[in-house]
Amino acid sequence: MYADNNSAFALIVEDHPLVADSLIACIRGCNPDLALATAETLLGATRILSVRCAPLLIVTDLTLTDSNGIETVRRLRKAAPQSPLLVFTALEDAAARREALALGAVAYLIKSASIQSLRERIQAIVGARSISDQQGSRRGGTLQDIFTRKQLQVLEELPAGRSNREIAARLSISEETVRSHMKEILARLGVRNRTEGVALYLKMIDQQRDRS
Amino acid sequence: MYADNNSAFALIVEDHPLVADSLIACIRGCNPDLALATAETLLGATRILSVRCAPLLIVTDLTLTDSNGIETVRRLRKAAPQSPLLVFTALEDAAARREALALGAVAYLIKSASIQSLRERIQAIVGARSISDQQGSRRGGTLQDIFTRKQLQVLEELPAGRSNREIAARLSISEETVRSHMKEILARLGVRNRTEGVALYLKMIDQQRDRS
DNA sequence: CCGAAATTCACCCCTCCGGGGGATATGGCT
DNA sequence: AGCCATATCCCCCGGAGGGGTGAATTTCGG
Repeated sequence: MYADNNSAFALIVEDHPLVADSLIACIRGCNPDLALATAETLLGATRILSVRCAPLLIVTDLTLTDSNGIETVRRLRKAAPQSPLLVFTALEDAAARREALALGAVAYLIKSASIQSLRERIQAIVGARSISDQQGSRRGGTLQDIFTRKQLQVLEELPAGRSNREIAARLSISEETVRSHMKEILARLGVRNRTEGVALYLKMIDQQRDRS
Repeated sequence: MYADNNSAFALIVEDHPLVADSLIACIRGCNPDLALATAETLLGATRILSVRCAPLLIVTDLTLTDSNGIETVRRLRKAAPQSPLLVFTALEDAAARREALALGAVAYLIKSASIQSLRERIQAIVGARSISDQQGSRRGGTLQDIFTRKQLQVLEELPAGRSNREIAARLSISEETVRSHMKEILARLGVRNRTEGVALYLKMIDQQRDRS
């Protein structure tokens, strides 16, 4: 079978690009085969969680543009109760640490701490849970819930391999507009490019069909 | 879907319905038992060619919505090297004729020419090759038949949205090599880019799974 | 053993994609 | 009246993708 977009992956929630990159490198180092999804906002993270199955691991910052502190933990835990949540933040806060762990976070690490300790924590989680033990949590918003009308129209053009320009022509809108929609689509799917996007899209169509 | 992916048939690639009908009538007149497939676009044609066995005959226009001139010939020849290709176009163009024949087309006929000459050409091909002598050209079906081992390995990486560079790293080969494989894969699938490629690939996996 | 296919890699060229900024207008919800 | 999502469009830019071509090596069937 091919690498399954809706199976094993880790989620990084971090609005600082540099830190996010470090986390990506760190996780890749522990498990090169693991797919990664990133979100800069809590909103983006919950969108991803609403579409894909529960990640093997979530690493999150506490301070985001749209959420702050323990609230971030609470909402991520609610969106993905089964996923190990690792808090990775800049400031040490005894109260926040206590509450995060109370909410079920597996660890509360400070950014200034050693990379080694971070790597160990990640390894403990990603190494332990193999790709095989995936089930549960077909948490599924339907396509219609996740995307707007125009986004769905754009999505339908993807399997035909159409370029942004061709899609623009068929929908009678500007190519730039298609690009805008495409950015949002890729973000909501939590994927990096349209190839991964169309694969996930087709899979979601299948699941939606099977359920009905 | 088609009743039989592996029976003898002729392929008509023509976006003008009237002309297509004439061609259908013409081929039926030469060989009533021959199945016919039609495509309005090069894309449609290559899709058919990727799924079914090599046609006994391909008749194509040069100007299509998604391909034009000698490029049409090049891509059809690439998609079905074993099939006699008959170019049937509106405009006489010495250069195009020369190039088409150089690429292996069996004939270059003008639409304004006599129906008789067209009929003769088709008869010469369809009449000569009986339905029984089908071999060579086993592009009928399974992924394992169509692609080589390495190509299949590369294909498996596609749904994860991996870049050529990432695929190269995972397969321990050069990025340039992945590009080579990818070119051949796209050609054999008869698609224009990896987005369309992965969509068709996933569909073929589904069909193959359903059959078993 | 010979030839064809497969596998590997390289170079050029150009388009497209994707991420980063924006801006503007509309319409719904509070 | 504010606010936010949606939809539309614009610019810049680096990198990835894809076509063309060529060539060396290995593998394998006839």
